[in-house]
Amino acid sequence: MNLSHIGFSQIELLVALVDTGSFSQAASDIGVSQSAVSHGLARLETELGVTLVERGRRGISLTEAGREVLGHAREVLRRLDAIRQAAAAASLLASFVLALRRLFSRSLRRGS
Amino acid sequence: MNLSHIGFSQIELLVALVDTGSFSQAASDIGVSQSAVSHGLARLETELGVTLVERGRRGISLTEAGREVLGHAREVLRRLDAIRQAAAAASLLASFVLALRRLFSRSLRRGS
DNA sequence: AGGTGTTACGTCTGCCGTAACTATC
DNA sequence: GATAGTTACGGCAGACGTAACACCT
Repeated sequence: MNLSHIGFSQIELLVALVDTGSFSQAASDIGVSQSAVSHGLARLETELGVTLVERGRRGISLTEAGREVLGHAREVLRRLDAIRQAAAAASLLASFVLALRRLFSRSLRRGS
Repeated sequence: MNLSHIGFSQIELLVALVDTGSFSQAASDIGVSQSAVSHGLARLETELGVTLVERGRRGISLTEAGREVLGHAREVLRRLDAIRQAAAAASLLASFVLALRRLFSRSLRRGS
């Protein structure tokens, strides 16, 4: 109960919410129901103990806390992407090495 | 099935693993079983499609991919912390404002 | 009526602990 | 035998979808 059940999905959700300006748009952007967006944001706000998003008549707006959080949130997503890319690059490299090794040992078996 | 079931816990886990140098130490550091650490790292590696940690006789060591990922992982944790701190500060401020407002309206009711 | 977000409720996924197993010293 | 990691299995929390709700235009 103590530690963050904050998840990447909640961060993603917050960013999508701000970028699209509405719960339903954010929902279809991420590919979940708008109920999930509502749930997720509620969880995040409860977890942090602050309201992040002001639900207004014309769309939404960030609270002061929300504004502070958003920058960090974006950076988190960027880093997550960087991790995926680094991994993808490494995995690609690995398969090259493997392929080369196979070719090499085949020639060896044939006798140089 | 497509999107990241990468979680903050896995990131935290990877960092703890590198910092402590062993699965069991990382486990007690985070407060989970060493099985959970094994599970979590396995999930992360599967998800990314790369081996991150080389399990050796004397402790562990990072692969090249692992080294690249680690920096981003640390930054992610820093940002997560920053988010929590920003939220905590905002929440503290909010309760101050509330307390002041209560005091103020009490004096009003008393008449000036 | 048509759009918004919230909420109640049920389902189902997937995380993690226990414990048994393998391996290394 | 002890220490370190993996794996099979099962339970349980919690995330999310459906649907009914309230609100605003």
